[in-house]
Amino acid sequence: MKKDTVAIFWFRRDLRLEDNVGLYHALYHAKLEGHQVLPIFIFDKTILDKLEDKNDRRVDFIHRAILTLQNQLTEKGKSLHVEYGNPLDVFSKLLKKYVISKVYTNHDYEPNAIKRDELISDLLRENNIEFHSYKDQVIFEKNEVLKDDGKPYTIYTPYANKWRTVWANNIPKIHPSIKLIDFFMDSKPIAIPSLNAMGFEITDIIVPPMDWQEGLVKKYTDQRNFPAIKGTTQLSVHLRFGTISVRKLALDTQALNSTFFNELIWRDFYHMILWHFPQVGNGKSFKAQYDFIEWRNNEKEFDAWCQGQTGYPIVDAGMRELNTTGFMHNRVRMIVASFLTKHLLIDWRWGEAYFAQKLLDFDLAANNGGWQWASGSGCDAAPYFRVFNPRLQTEKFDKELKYIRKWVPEFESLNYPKPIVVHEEARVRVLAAYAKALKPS
DNA sequence: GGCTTTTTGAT
DNA sequence: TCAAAAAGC
Repeated sequence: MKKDTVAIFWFRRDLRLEDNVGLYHALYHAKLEGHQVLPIFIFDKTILDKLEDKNDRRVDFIHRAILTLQNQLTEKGKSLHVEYGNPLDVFSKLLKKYVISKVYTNHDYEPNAIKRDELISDLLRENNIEFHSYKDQVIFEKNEVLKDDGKPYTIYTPYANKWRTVWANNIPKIHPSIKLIDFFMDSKPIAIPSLNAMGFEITDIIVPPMDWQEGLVKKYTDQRNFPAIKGTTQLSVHLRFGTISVRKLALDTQALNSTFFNELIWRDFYHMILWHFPQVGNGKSFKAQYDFIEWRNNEKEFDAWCQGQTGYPIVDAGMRELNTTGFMHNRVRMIVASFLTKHLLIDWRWGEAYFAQKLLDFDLAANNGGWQWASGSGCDAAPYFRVFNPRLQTEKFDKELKYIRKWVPEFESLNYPKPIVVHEEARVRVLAAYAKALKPS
């Protein structure tokens, strides 16, 4: 039987048809070259096998996003080809089934993803197939925003200033990939493996809406710090999996609120940092000196933190929100991170790993950046002597105790644990430990 | 963004 | 004189 000639578009963290750069190029070239695009998604066994909790909300989210894509495609007589396995094996199999003209995808900046893409690229090169990858998940990447001396920025504010200059001269365009939907391969619907078939369970996720409210963005500066109110957009998970386009979001919100726009720049900043300094994603402090800190790493205290049983209501509320929903308000993320590293003197990597396991919107670059910021070890980090005071944070950001009452209803009763540490003592202890590690040697 | 000290400026 | 804002660690 004669094999079909196809170009492949490989979906990864860009699970949408609209304004998808790599997809646009795949379809556009298919149109020019007179063949069709086979869209694929791979449930990567090498990643999934490492997830211990079979109620993983991310896998469920991805599965739902894949089903949505499939519905959009089948309405047009097309279909997404979904595989469950090791990407290298999947491509070997596709090479047998099709004559592949080219493979298109979008960049993924995480160290493991870079290694994976190199393996795939090698396999394709052996078969004389071009592998094209595009910038899609960030606005400016890699070397697009550099200091005048050609080096990457490591401090946010000057980076953001330069970023805005680059933006002003390069306002991004929207790629109308969805308009080229005809150039997908014609296909009857192809079955998608069920979650159960891959060893996972359907979870209780509540997927936040993808359409943001203009009023919410306009009030973002004043409302974003109060965890009891819906003052943030909750778009992080959609940016993480690419179910919305960050370019479109930036273009649509740039005139509405500069604080919100800055958060998108922070996102580019941390992705840029991970690209230039991949060791931060590999367990290294950005500031090497911080790896001399003698952490206490008390496992019982770590467990109390994880379970939301520290006796500090704002900390416990945050951890319980995380455990219950897979989400935590960003103000509270900073508070619990400061508490773990400073009050309990537990290695920030433990907290980073716990967030990685629990957060629906988990993103390696942003999560690592946030944890290193809180612990003080990161680029443009909080100064190490800044120890968030949970009481003052509560007074400022949850004065009426609404957020605390929601997640820790028993906090005023006798059943609520006594504080795991005394704030003042913990503060003195951590300042001494940091000073010892950071003293000039 | 914390905490302490210093400066400012309104009475 | 005192409290709020700013500065510096």
